[in-house]
Amino acid sequence: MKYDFASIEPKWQKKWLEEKTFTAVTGSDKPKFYGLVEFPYPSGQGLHVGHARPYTAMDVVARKKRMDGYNVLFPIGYDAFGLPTENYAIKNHIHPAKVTHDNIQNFRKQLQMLGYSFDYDREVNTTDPEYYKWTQWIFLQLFKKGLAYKTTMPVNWCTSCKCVLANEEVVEGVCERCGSPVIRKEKSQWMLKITEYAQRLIDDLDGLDFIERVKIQQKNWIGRSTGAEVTFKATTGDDIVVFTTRPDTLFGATYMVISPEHKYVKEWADRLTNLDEVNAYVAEAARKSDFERTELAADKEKTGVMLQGVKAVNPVNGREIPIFISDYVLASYGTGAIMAVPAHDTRDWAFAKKFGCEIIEVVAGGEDVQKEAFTAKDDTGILCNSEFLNGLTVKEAIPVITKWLEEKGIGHEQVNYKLRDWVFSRQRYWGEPIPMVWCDKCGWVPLPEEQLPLTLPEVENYEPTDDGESPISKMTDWVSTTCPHCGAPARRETDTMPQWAGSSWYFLRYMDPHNTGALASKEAMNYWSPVDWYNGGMEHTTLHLLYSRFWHKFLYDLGVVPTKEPYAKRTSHGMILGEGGEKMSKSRGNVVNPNDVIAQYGADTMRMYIMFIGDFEKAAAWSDNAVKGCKRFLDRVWNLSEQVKEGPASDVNAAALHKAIRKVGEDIDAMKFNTAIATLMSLVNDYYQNGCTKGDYAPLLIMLSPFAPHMAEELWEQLGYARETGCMACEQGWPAYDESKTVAATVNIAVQVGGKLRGTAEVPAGSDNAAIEEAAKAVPNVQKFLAGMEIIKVIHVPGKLVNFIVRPQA
RNA sequence: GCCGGUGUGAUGGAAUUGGUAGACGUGACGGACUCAAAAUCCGUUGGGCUAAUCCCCCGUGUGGGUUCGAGUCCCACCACCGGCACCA
Repeated sequence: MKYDFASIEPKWQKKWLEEKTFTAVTGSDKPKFYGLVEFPYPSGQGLHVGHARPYTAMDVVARKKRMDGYNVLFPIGYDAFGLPTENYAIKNHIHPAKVTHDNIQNFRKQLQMLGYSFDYDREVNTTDPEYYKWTQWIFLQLFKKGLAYKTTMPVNWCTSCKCVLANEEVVEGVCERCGSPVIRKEKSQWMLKITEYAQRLIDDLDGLDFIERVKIQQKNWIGRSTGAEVTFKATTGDDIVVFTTRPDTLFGATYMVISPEHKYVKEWADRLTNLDEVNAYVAEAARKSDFERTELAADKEKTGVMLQGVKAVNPVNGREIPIFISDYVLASYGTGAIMAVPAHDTRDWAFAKKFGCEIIEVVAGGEDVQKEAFTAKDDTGILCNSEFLNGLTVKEAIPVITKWLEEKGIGHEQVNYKLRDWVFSRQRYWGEPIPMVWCDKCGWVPLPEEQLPLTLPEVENYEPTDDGESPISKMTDWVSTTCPHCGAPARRETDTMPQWAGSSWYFLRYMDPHNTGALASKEAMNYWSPVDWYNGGMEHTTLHLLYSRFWHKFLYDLGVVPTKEPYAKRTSHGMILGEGGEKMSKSRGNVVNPNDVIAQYGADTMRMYIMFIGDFEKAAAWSDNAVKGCKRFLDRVWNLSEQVKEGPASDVNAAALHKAIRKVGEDIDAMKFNTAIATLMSLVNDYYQNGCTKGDYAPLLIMLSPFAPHMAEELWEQLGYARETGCMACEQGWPAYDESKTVAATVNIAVQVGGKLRGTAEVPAGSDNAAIEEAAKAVPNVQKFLAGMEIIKVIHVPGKLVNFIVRPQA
């Protein structure tokens, strides 16, 4: 009979759904395993092969875990708020909820066509009011704890999306999503104090089984640096606090720079004799987009203006030094003011050269500081021109000066982070409404929890507005309300939450998705937490992954969730590229649609290929020919079933089979799917070579089942084996392997003379060294190289190799 | 500039972590079956030398080193990819 995937696959998919084969039950005697994949954004284009790689991988792992005896939770859902749906809705005049609903239907169908063993009864949808009720609830808790606040500040504004972006969403000065320029705009925004958790987000990485590059990227993004804050007096009498990582160079501070946005620029206006020039520079800096700033940063042509009429006093030596404003000092980092040490900082050096500032060497050990800054922070630098610091290394000087500053009351050690608070408002329709009310008397008042969910109003027009207000702001009926606190007329917040809100806690909802009284029950969270294994894209490392760790820590502090960290283990997959190695895109015309592959070769071939394509962590290029290779392999497995002889496992295949059982099992656990499949291919080749009994074939089917579950189940049935459910593999468990059987009767020993391979010798397994040496010396080609030589040493690698070290006979 | 990663046949990629480099799959070539093609099956396939699938020599980005033995470890360099980037 022919391998008819087109009828086999729907048959088993139907059975799995009807029988609820893969439904997870909370609570069990078995150990639990929670495997998670990043839920898709249900776009109109449908599932992409880029989804198939991580989803298939986790499905293989989940199926294997069930075979290993785990109670498995493997859920799926839809992260459905967001701009593309809104834009599609605007263009086609369809309500985004309807668009979302239709797209989800399509996605679910596609996921089921690939045979994924998700528990579809636990689906979540971030746009469902029953879901976002809890997203809003978490926001209210953040507000109540002072971690959500509204403030006016310069924000990233995407000129095309007409919407505010988080720092994490700006890539090289342009919008991460649409590629349009991002400008800075002064706006009142809801912010979340992720910075409050910066240290814990770093520290708690240590206990986690995350791949190293994820940890490193998160640490770099948080950007902790230790230094000191030092207070300089200005001639106005004001204190100017600067942040520096090099307090040891304080004696070399010959000028000061404050950011154009610094409060003193305005406060000192009366005293500045070049106010016009200063104001012009401030205006110019404000006008620059982030993109322009980034561009300029490349060649670092420094600009700035000296504040005429005010000076600062260096606290260590009492010298008066000039103060400049320059946009190379950022208002948002440190204190927005720096002491400039041109001798030992390349940026200060470049600025000093351009503006003719004095360059004083205070760390000896480099080249002439008039020609280039000497920045070494290690022990190569020795302090000079620095009074009581002279002669110390940089490392030694830092604690000495820090202590001195503390004693004098003009400074202290300070830790700073690059991480900024999370800009949490979006001026768009299709997002969770922020459940806050503005009352002229009471200020911002949270909506009472019993009024949640605060649902989106029906609007006629979803177009974003040019004035930077959400389209919801036009819905006066919805906006007008009364203050929950004093009852006076009040207005609702009209901005919505960013897409990252719903995905920051969705893995909790999967644990108990239909709960109406809590985001999930304690019982369910205690049982399933934490996520045991989360696989997802590297692009989310400093976005979703960081945000959700933050929210989870906050919920932990509230006592809502039982663990400090949401995810015990994080892995990441490489991208699938188009044929030829270029990124898949509609414009290149190299997009592979999973539906087409399924139609032509079947879902099992698709799954097999996407796992065989290459190293899971690396990018891999699609190849139609290689897909055929996988189909060929499945055909060979299928055809082999017709030649299978009755009888128990054969001796002739025993070594190969038992090695395969070990290797495939280990490889799946380590996500080395490509070599797991290669091992299965080799085993099938052996079976064709040696003949195959039912006893040989059954474990092959079981091992194949995580990759090609439809075929494995079908053949199992056709061969007349017993089963109770739609998952014979779950019932059978992963085959037991017998170490003793992995050893073949004879082994080939590589024979080297002087480290060079000169032949192989076949010896019985377990031969002792003497027997191996004897057999090795009997190999004709080896004899040739031993002739006239004296053996001075013999190196044995058990079961592998023997190496004769020789020298010419005396 | 800083941080991280990767360089292996025509090609995607293996190599039990210092022990027979190139598993497995593509592609190519030769053969079988066929009127023929597709499909399938069998064989060959790193380079050089060679009558030879004998033997020998060379070969894992480049140059050194450690070792009986290096794709794997160390030092220096080159190329490409990813992240961050005026963060004081």
